[in-house]
Order: sequence, then C-alpha cells, then structure tokens
Amino acid sequence: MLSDLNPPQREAVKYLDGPLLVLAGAGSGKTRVITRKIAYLVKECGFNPRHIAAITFTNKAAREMRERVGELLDGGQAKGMTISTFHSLGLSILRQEARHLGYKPRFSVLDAADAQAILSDIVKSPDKSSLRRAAAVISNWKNALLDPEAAMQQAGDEVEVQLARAYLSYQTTLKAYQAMDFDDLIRLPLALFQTEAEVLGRWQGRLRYLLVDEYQDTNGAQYALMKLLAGPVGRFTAVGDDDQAIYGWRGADVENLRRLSEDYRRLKLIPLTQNYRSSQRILEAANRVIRHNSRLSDKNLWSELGIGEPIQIVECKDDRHEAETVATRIDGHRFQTRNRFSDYAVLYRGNHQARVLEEAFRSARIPYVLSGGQSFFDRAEIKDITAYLRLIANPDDDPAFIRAVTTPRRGIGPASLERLGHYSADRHVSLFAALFEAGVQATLPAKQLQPLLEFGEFINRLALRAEREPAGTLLQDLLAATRYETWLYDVEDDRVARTRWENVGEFVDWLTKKGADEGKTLIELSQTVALMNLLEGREDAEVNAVRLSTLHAAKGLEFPHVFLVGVEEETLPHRECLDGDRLEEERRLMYVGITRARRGLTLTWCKRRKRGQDWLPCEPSRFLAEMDAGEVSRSGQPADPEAARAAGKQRLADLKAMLGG
DNA sequence: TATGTCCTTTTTTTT
DNA sequence: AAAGGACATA
Repeated sequence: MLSDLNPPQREAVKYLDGPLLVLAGAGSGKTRVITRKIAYLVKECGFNPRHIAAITFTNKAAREMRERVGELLDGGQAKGMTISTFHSLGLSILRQEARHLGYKPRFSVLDAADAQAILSDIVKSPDKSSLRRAAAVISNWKNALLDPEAAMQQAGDEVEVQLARAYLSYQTTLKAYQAMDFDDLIRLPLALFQTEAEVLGRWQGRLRYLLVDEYQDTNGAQYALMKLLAGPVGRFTAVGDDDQAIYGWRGADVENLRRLSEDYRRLKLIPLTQNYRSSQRILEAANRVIRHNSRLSDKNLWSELGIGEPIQIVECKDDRHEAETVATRIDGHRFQTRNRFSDYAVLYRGNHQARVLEEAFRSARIPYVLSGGQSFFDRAEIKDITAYLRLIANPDDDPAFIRAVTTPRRGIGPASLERLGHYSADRHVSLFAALFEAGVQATLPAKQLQPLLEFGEFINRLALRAEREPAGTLLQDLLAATRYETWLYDVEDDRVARTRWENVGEFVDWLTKKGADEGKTLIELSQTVALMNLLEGREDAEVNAVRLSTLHAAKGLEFPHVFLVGVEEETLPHRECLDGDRLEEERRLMYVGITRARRGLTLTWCKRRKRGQDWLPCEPSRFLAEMDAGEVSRSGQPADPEAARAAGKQRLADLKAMLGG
C-alpha cells in the first residue's frame, strides 16, 4: 500500500508515536500523504473511520479528499468519517451542542455580507472602508478569543473603545437573531470545550485522530480548537507549508507553525521537498523568488522532471492587450500541441481582472470557467430563496424576515418595517413574532397590516410542512405562491431574469436532489446551505475549458500551462501590501502562482492599466526581477499596438479556418 | 407610503 | 456588473 511513496512520505504516513508536522512544499504530494495515512489508520491500525477527522481548507477540498479516501477503503467506510473544513466541523458541533451556549439548534449562519449589513446598522456613520476595517478588527478580536468585555479593557484609544462597543452591540444583535457569523463557528465550539469538560471529553472520544491540511492557514482560534480536540498528547498530523501562507489578511497566522513545536515538545518534523509537478526551471524560479522572504527553513524544491521549457515574460501595452495576448497564445499553443483547453489556467491577483479576460476569451471563442469570485450562493436570487429557508427554520432571524417579506414586493416598505421594528424592539421579540401580537394592529394601518399577516400565515404553513414533507414539493410551492418568476421578469430585463430564474432552478434542483439522496427535510438542508459554494454542489464534470482563477482560489491546483497576468507593482504585489509582512505574503502569492505550473509558465505585465475612468501607468513587478536569472525568454510587443491587435486577430482567424476546414 | 428608475461609484484575496 | 442613493411616480 505504501510502496509507491518516497521515503519521507512513507515515514509521514506510518508515524504515529506522537504529534507530527509535515512541511510539505508545493507539489510534494501532501494530499497523497493525508489520504494514504487515513487509509493506513483504518486498514493497518484498526481505527474505526468514525474516529478519524480530516480538516481541509475548503469544502471542495473536503469533497475531493472524501472521494480519494473512498477509493482506498472498502465500500462505504469513508462515509462515517469526518472530513470537513474547520467551519463545517464547528457548525456540526454547534448544531448538536447549541443549548449549552444559549442558542437554539436551528440558529442561522450569516455570510460575510449579512454580517456586515448588521454591523453597518450599528456603526454610526460608516463610509465603506471604515466599515470594512471595523469588521476586520472585530473579526481579529474574535479570532484572538477576546470577548467584547476583554476587547474593551485592552482598548488603547477612543477609536478602539468605540469599536469594542460596536463589537458588544454586534454580538448582542446576533444572539437576538439566533444567528452566528463565520468566526463564531470556530470561537463558540472552542469556548464550549473550554468550559464544559464533559462536552469536550465526548468529542475527544469521538475524534481520536486529527489530520489537518493547509495548517499554515489556520488562525489562533482554529489552532486552539485543534489542540483541544487532539488532546495533550497531540493525536494529529498537521500538513502545511509556510511558503504558501496566503490568508494572513483573514486572521491566519503562520506563527502557528512555530507554536506547534513550542506547544508539543515531542513534535516530529518531516519535510517533503521532492516536487512531482513542475520542471526544474519552474521550481528554480519559485525558489529564487521565495528566497527573498524570511522563512522557517531554507527548503529548496527539486524535481526529476527535467529542465523544461523556458519561462516567458511578456510585456503588454495595456490590460486589454494582455488579455488578447493570452487568449491568442493559448489558442495557438493548443492548436500546435493538440492540448485541451483545460490544460491552461490564467491566474490573477484580483477578481476584477477576470473581466477583460472574459471579454477576450469570449471574442476568441475560447471556452473558460471562472473560479474564485462571486460564489453561486452570493447571488441575489439565491439569497432571496435562502432568506425564506432561514426564516422557516429560525423565526428569530430578522434579516431573513426583512429580505423575505420584501422580496417579491408585497406592499411592505421601509415605513411599515420601521414601525414593526419599533414595536418588536419594545416588546423584545423578533419581527416575525411581533406580527402575531395583538398590539401591532394598533401600530399599522390595515393596508400594510393585511399583507404582513398573510405573509406570517404563509411562513407558518410552510414551516409546519417543512418538518416532514420532502424539500422538492415545498420549494415548488414556495416559488409558485410568491410568484417569484413573474416578479423577476417584472423587475429585470428579460435576459437577466432568465439567467436568474435558471439559477433558482438549479438551486432548487440541487436542494431537491440532496434532500432525496440524504433523506433530509428542507429544514435540515437549510442548516448547511450557509457554508456551501458553487464548487461543492456540482461542476467539475471534466469540462474542457481554460481556467480563470484568482491566485488564492488556485491554491492546491495544478495545470500543464499557467499564465500569470498583471505581474506589476501595485497589482502583484497589491498596492495595499507594499511593505513588511504583507509584502512577504504577496511574494508567497507569487510563489503559489508559479508553482501551479507543470511545464509552461508565462508571466505578463502591462505598461498601463485601466482603472475606472483613467489609465494608470504600470511598472513590472519587483518579483520578476527577483525571479530572473537570465533563463527566461522575454518578449515585448510590436511598436504599433493596433497592428499587433490586427495581426493577432488574423492569426486567430487563420487558426479557426484551419480548425474548421 | 411603496416602488421603480436613473444616476453614481467601485476593485484584494474568502470560510 | 452591480450595488447603493436620490428622485419621480403611483
């Protein structure tokens, strides 16, 4: 079973004498190590799959890991295993233990947008960026396990005192709504384990061996949670790479790697430096760039895959030209090599950069898929439907009530909601509960009261049915009764309405299928929706298309040919991150981008870039200079950009003709 | 009082 | 593109 692993990989799989940290460089087969180790624990060591927990960074990674483990084990054994993200694990702990924390088991989970909307009601006169800063500060407090009182005590200046007040008010509001944000999904299980030894003991008994992937991207709270679950002896394998830590802005702390060896004196360290993905030239480029960071160790990646093709650096006139260049090169290269579109990826720093690329790919008729960016579940029409689901499961969820009661329009507007809000605040009940109190009738004129009451009855009927009936019919009834489709076409252009309605259909189908497959009611389904995204439910069905992705979303993936675009100062590194730790994180981002490539790597940069109305002049990224040791092939553009564009188009047309004929 | 329309501005990365 | 704000209209 372990014969196709290299010696350090094999050692990592077999080591069970204590806590283990595998320092796994990019492409060194870490997923392989984790999945094999799980299989090894079950098949060779007699572990019950129920007692193993593997923690991944995304739901998608969790799904893939479950699949791979399933292939290694006998039928169905992977089913009982806990393979999930920290957040999903926290969520399932909380669903079971909610009562210990004064929450109902059907609490709502808010995404970042919902949470920020609540915060913006609390913070008084916020411009957008100060709101974001406030959200970040509060999130950092939460991840550092400070409650509002503690935050208040350590507040240094007036601004921090204000923020600590906002934090307190924010938490109180969440509790009133029976809602949690993402940070709570980690923080609250941890708080629970710290105070209730019995509960902790129960979960320690349930999860007896932990495997944590992408360990370098854990935050303080996640690490603390992991330590508690793994117990004092440290029954865990953590796998990580300090050079790929790219989530510092989200509270992740690379220091957790160092802390691990301080907290566990017996910690065993196994480095994996043989790379099975990329040519030597690509690895050398990556090594040269990352050398400029201060690092835990000077590990150098190496491979036996040959020197490989030269890395290309292409200078472009502007971002549109860059996009067209990439499209043209991909099309040409694919034609010459008979590759598939899915052998190529275009990676960039920020989502907005995808826009020009999409245009270029559309006009060149190159199929593409976007990853990263707006999740399926962030779309307005999906949030509309989930607002209904949230409200059905949790009548205390005021934000869900507001969204559902006003979508589609039913004659209830801001004035009515404000009156209802005052009434409910006075009586300390939720908006939904307030509807059914006799007193509201005095507050509201009949014209507004009637649709409100009808809405209340409607939700009540659905909630009653939701306990038993299959999700499918209920959802159909919900859509029919609200006449959601009609409203969409009323409010939007036909084209837009059509795609939105298709999205709704897809979501409903997905829920219906999931409900039928897993025997879950709509209520149960609604409890997990908050943490999902597009990539989980479907897709990935081997589409032959070029991948457009942010660097962050590309972590863990690999492609035969990678185009890294916008390699400019102020873009990569991003202009908000030009010094200190943040610059190092940008460099790691560059490193992650480079190491996605197996054989071909092309980096492009623009002399100018459109930003809003006007043009910004750009300079090549410092990372290009850091990477360059003369082994790259550089090309600029012909003097006349219009001629170049025409030539490109012509070339494209020629290729099309050859392909077609 | 509710709602739709026509402006504006915006862009770091995401569980 | 899309979200938020000011204004007009029913």
